[in-house]
Amino acid sequence: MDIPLQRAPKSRPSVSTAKTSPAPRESVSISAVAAHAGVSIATVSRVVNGVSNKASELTVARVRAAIATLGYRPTGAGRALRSGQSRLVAVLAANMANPIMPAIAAAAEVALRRAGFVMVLCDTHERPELQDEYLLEMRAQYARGLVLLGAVDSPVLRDFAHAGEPLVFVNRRSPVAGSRERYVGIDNRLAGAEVAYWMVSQKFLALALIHARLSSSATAERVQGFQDVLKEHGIALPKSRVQTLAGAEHLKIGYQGMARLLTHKVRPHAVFCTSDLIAYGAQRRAAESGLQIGRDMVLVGFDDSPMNPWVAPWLHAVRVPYAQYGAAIVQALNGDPIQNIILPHELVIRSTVDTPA
Amino acid sequence: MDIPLQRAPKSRPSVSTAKTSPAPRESVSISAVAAHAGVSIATVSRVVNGVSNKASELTVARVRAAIATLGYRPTGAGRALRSGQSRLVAVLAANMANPIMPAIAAAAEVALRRAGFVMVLCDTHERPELQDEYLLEMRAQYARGLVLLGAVDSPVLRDFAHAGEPLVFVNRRSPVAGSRERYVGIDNRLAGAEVAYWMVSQKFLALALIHARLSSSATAERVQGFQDVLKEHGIALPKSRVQTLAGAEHLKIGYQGMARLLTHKVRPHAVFCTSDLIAYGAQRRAAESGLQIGRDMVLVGFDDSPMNPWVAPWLHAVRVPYAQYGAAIVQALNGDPIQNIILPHELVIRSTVDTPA
DNA sequence: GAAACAAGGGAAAACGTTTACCCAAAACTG
DNA sequence: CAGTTTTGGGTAAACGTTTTCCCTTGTTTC
Repeated sequence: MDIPLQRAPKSRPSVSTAKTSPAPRESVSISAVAAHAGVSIATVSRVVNGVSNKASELTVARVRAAIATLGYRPTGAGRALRSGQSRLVAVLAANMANPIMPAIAAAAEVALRRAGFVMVLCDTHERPELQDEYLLEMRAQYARGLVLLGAVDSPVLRDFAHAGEPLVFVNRRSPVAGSRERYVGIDNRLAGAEVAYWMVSQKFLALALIHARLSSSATAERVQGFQDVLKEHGIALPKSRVQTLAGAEHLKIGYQGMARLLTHKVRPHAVFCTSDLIAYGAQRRAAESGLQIGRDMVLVGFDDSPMNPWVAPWLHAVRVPYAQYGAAIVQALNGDPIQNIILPHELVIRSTVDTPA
Repeated sequence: MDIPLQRAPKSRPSVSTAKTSPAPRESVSISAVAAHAGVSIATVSRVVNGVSNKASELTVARVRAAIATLGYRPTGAGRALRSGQSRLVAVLAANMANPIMPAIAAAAEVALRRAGFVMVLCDTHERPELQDEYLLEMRAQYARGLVLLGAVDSPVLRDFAHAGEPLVFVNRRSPVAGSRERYVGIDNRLAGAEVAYWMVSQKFLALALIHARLSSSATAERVQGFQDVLKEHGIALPKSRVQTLAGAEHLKIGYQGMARLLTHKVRPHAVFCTSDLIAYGAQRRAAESGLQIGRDMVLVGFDDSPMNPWVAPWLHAVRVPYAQYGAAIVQALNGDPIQNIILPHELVIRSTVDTPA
């Protein structure tokens, strides 16, 4: 077989080529390693996978040497096909335009990689059909886990939930009624309540709320907690001081919401925004009316993006520990199928004279 | 073979089980479809892949019906193994903390999906070892393309470049000397020059520059273009007005850079920052000294994040068309191995009456 | 009406793994 | 020392595709 093939089909990593070129390149398979080490492919596989009771020290050493020499790395496809599972973990983000999504994705990526997984990131744009498409595609890729960063209700999601696929819901609970799943997030209700408590304790004259779509459980719970506490304290929150905007992006919700709030006689003195982005938008509109946040009005956001101290030092916010989400997601994936991981949040009140690092 | 296996290995989607359970679930393979349609798996494969000259209308219809009924979708692993190529395209981002990375990633994801690919997102944290690890892993996954969003020099990258792996460099050119590769980006040199031209035309009294690491070709070219034009106009740019900070994140580079600029007698009136983040940091420091951007000083950033009008309306910036990057990346992947795609940028000057908060 | 050809479709190999099963030799047991 | 267990490791099947041959049936051509 020393006759050169007239047209090598794809790559010929056969051992015979090893002596011709010093750096073989051209993906090297397990059989090449086996030949190089003088053992069977089964042995190589066992060494690679650390099956300890089936190989002598010497053999292991020889195989390892061969692996290092040839630069072997097991092919994902072969493994996946055989074992019905890959190292891929799909992360389906609802909306990458919101900076918290990449923040969570980045944290997840690090943690997943540390746990030996590879993250696949998809953007569902909050659209059920796209979410379904991705769910199916990822199962076809033998994904080891499906992480939903803000799930929307969809047919395939229901199927998967009932079929016991390895779903992890992050930030937003499963929209599928009745099915309790893995969940990673904070106690949104409590956080909303804490914002209300703080506002009450500060004795602001008029309170207001600008929130995103209530179909997201996270938003709904924040709003609920906030309103419950106000009711509890006998503080009225009239409809005119609760603003939202269906189907818009958060920045616009905030901008429009503040615009409407400012049309009324009594200007609110403290506004709870259910996301930082909403707060940014609200601030913009307030500034356009000559109002200064921190002096004329207080804004409380949600998420507390790491960039807040730099671009929005005037913004108080509930800090969500997104950096910890990564580890939690891995834990949820590996752990019990029904498992809630509730991480601690923190209400960050910035002194208005406060300056960043 | 009607005897039930004592322990079904993983899943038995054999046709015989179809009559027992109405909804088979348990991933359905090509052979199930073939059985259901009464054809061979070869025919199913041909229908799925649109090999038109090998199937009659009738057969195609029957197969399609079977596919729809069973909810079949070809498994990635099988395909990859057989064809040596997967639908995966890896995107290796240097640093997800910079919001432009997720912005590009999001655009890439949409375009890749439209082209039939699946994006895998990795974060190299600007570390060569991590980049190498990902490169190797992704090749082991038969990735169809490797998109480097800010590459760093590394041994495996050199290997891949010389071996002709399908690399696409985005924003930052290949750090491997001598090897011309696929590149997607803007004309950074020209953009830097345009900033200089504008500043000259505005007759600002003193100019300054705060830049990131010059090891990034993007930054180096921006700086080069800027300085060349100033030199051309006989305008001095002393060392004290060129600031940087090795190994720091952009926000801090900006903050520190501005701090140093303000220690000198002559306060600069226009500062070019090679990224928006740097500008944010610079603004922060300026604000701490009571300076107001737009009134006391002009800042020009780079990237022009979509959030700028909301959180940094005081910032002029070179707008990079990140939304167009997705399509360009796909084009680069499918196109010629040596191909530069230079997209148009735009210097966005915001009217200064748009006062900041 | 035979020969050539086109169209439709099946059988089987191959891709790179993992693992159940088998087997030889060496190490223990009584 | 015969029998049993342990140790080390090889053989081959299976995973789900795609694709190369091959074969069967019409259909055309002289």
